[in-house]
Amino acid sequence: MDPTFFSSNSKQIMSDQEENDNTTSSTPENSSDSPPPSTNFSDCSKITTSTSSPKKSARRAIQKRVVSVPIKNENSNTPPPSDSWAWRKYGQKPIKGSPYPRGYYRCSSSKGCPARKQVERSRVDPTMLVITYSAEHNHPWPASRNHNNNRNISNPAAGTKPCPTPEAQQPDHQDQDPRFADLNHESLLVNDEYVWFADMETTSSTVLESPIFAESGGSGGSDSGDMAAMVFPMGEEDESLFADLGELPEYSLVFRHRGVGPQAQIC
DNA sequence: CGGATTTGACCTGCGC
DNA sequence: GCGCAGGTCAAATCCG
Repeated sequence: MDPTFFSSNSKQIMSDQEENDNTTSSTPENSSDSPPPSTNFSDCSKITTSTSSPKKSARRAIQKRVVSVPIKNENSNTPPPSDSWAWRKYGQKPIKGSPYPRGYYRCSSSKGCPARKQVERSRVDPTMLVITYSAEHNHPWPASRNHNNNRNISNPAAGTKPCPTPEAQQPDHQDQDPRFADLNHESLLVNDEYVWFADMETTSSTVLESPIFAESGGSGGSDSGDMAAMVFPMGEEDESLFADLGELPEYSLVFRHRGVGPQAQIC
């Protein structure tokens, strides 16, 4: 992957706890020699960087992205919504304070793929599934996927796919409120880089939630409004856009450039 | 039979 | 230093 892909700004957050505390400045060893991951995830995506499993000695910076998707089936045993990558479950743990366990998934789309995701039900809204994607942001990702082809993604089950990475392009907006660092609408442009979230599951109705926006209360400009749960109904136009996405899983996310159309949000 | 899932054990970080 | 909680490992099991 383009090594510069990680070079734009992104938050360095060392732990889940710190995700909610930007004042904490625990920086991984690579903060200086390794550029922070970038993103072109949509506005409300929560990006964090934390160290990965402490299990194996060296602390590695991990970029995280949290997404909320509605659960179609209330059945607690319903597997997480599929996306364009293959994931293999490697663990499940009950989480304190949450009645729902958290599932741990590892990318199995390609050999050596380091991407991981955690899936758990939202404690606040049990109808929502909170998916946390993570990957080492200094991982030498395979060649980028051409996003233009993302609309014609091959079946994840058919052949090897590049690893999903939570990073994506993101213009430098380092002066903005860290909370809104990801709220750059330009970042909605999906380029030819790794934009795995562009293929990540959203909802069949293209409804996404934005906790960050709920916080920021419309700091994003045109998307202002009271959004305790930011929801973007999809228009027919957009629905038709997906008409040819037969190969895509039931969930598809579309990044739209500001002004081009309603913006899908991932959180 | 190979790959995926389940599940208990283990390891590490963090707070007290 | 200790205990807790989260994250991962790996053997057992399941499934196609």
